[in-house]
Amino acid sequence: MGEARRPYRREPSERRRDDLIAAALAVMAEAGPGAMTVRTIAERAGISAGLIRHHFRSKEDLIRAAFAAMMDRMTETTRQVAEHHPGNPQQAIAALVSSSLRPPVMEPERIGQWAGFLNLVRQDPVMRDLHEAAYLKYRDMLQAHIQQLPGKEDPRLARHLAIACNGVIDGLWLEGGTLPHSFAPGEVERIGLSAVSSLLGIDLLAGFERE
Amino acid sequence: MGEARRPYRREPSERRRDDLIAAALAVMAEAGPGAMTVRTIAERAGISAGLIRHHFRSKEDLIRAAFAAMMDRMTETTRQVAEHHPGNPQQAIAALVSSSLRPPVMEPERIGQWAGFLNLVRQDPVMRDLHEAAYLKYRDMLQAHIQQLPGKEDPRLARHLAIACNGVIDGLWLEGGTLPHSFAPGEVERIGLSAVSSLLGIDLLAGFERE
DNA sequence: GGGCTTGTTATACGGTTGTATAACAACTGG
DNA sequence: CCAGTTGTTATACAACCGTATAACAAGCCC
Repeated sequence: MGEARRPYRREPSERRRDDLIAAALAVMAEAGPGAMTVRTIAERAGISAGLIRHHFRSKEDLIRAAFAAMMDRMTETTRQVAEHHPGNPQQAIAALVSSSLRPPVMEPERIGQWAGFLNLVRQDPVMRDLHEAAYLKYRDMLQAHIQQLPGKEDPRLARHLAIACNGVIDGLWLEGGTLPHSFAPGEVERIGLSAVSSLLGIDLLAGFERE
Repeated sequence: MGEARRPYRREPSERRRDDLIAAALAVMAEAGPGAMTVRTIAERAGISAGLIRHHFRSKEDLIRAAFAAMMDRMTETTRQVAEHHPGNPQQAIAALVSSSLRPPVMEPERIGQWAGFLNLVRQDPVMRDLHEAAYLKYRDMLQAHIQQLPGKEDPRLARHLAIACNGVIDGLWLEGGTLPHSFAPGEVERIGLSAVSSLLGIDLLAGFERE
């Protein structure tokens, strides 16, 4: 009985790295940081466990790359959403709030993924820098849109408002994603639009039903 | 060379349980969920590792008890803060916002502690129920105070406002605690008071400097 | 003060972890 | 079609995990 070795295909390193990053993010989202072992991630990526350390210097290295990819994707998505409304800061902000408080952004798996990395951020300086840079980038985009609103040109005022808006978006995202069945469908999104409207003194709910 | 066994004192079970819960919370806050091993927690509590399973049925049981203790403490603290302003909903809300956005509530260790448990909440139904109950209790307290404000008596309106206020408080707590050096001292607290003022149409910053 | 209860320490055990290494085979270039 | 490179699998290893168990001793009761 010859014990057959598993057949395989050779792939370029970049492809394997991408697959491993995707697998790591999926495992984090579905099963949390406790399941982030090299064997589980490798199985998810469809390769053997030892291969991870052929494409990444260590497990920690893979996790950092996965975290960076997640943060990149989030800010890029946000940028694209707001980009659809050039020269219209009000609609850009409304689109940004709505996309943040709807699936697939506001979902239990996303919260789990984000929370799972948050622990590691606290103890790894590299990840802390990645996290801070992504947060500030997001907030700066928000502030830039707010500054385009009439009467909100003062950067200090716009900064405060951006922090507050970012806070309410994050907080609602967290509540809605953690306790999905405590809210009616679309309720969190409506509350978010209403709250940001109050903060900025505008009306983001005007064309809401039509979207 | 007789290998001396470590001397010890016998303690009532309740005392040992409390010590172990305190040790577990400290380890979670300082080193994250990755450090939550029976050996680390026991060492932190000053006892041998095996003793944990003499006072708790399993490690999971201890973690659940620690989580419940943390949530209880948080809601109890909040309740006491607001209680100092009976019949004055505006000041009660202001005190609640301020205490949430200041040390020792808004601190990196608290965020880490909370985020560490959040992962476990997603996969343990018992912890999920504890979490949901605590969240709703907190939000109901907030809603009760809001409903006492003039013009905010409608429960549906007050509910929406409570969700939004809770969101902005949570979001700012998260931002301020995660990136403490991105904000000036007291800045997050001021922004929080200002934001909740906008949401509720009142002025919580009136007597701020005097406090 | 001498047994007795039981809280406590210490050790053992199977399983899992990240990492290191050796054997193998898929593709490349000629 | 064959040698060489190297991506890949498989296995080994020390450390650590949660749990189980045995030996011990601190404090209580009579």
